Amino acid sequence: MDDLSKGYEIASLIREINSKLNHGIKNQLKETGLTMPQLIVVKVLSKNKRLKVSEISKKIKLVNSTVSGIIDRLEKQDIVRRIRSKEDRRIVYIELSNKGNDIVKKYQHTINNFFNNIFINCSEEEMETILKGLETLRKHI
Amino acid sequence: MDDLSKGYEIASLIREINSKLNHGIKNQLKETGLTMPQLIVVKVLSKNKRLKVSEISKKIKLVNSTVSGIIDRLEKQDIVRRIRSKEDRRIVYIELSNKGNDIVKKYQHTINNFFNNIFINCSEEEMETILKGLETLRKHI
DNA sequence: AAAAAGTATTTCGCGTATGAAATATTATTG
DNA sequence: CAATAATATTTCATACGCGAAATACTTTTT
Repeated sequence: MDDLSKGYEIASLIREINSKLNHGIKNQLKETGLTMPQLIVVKVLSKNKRLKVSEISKKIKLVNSTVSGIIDRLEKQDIVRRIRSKEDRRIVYIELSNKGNDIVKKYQHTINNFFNNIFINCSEEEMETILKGLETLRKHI
Repeated sequence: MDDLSKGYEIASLIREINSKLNHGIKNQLKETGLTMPQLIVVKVLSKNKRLKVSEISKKIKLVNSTVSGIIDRLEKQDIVRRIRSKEDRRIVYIELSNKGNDIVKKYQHTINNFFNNIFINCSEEEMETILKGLETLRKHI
């Protein structure tokens, strides 16, 4: 690892792990035909029926403009719908389309267990260590 | 955090931390005028004088095409130079320009301690825990 | 030495990701 | 109630990040 510092090592690892998370854990993602962020949005929609763009942003910790783009691509695939609120026409609700619901049903197991599968070989103790470490990390950033 | 799983929590934290890392620890990055990946490339160049694109890719764990893009943007700012090897004209060497060297000199401290500064409040023990956790994580992905 | 195989880099298409500006609408306030 | 402020979302410009295809060479085979 050259002569580089621990700080650098940590940052590198985060980058590397994140990249692997986004660019798919091999086949699992491919079978759903969704990317990771798309799957995450579908996942939260499957539990909430109907959400504002800003609610999705908050839940998945991305800014509105990013989420708007993800919704664009999901809408293009006919997986979600945009619905203008009638009470306040500034608000846009997002909900799963029929096709979206079918996907959720078909890949229910994959979607629900996706992240757990990644860590299936981790012991409970390892998970706790990782989590604690990451939370410490977040606090310092 | 809703009713979500530990796996999901870990993945979310990684995404969140990575995003904060890339999008800059506020002012530190801004003063250099570089983005995080650009700073990382400048950093390795400052220690190696002259590197092939593929060597940079390996060192910073990004694929060639990504590095090529980063080099494009550094070159546009006149911070690095591309130099075709005379022995083997397929090879492109990258080196810092005068301006690049000036930046390294001027922000030496920032560049060298950038990552350590992030974790300045972490104890040695915390650092080890984080590192061990991340390495475990990487193995499972 | 011409064809084929291999190597190094760039280009391309796609999908994030952000912040700032633009748009559209609703609420406030002078 | 008209000007202004506030809110919700989208659009825009910029920069990653990847894999696949293209390009440009070099080495190996035949």
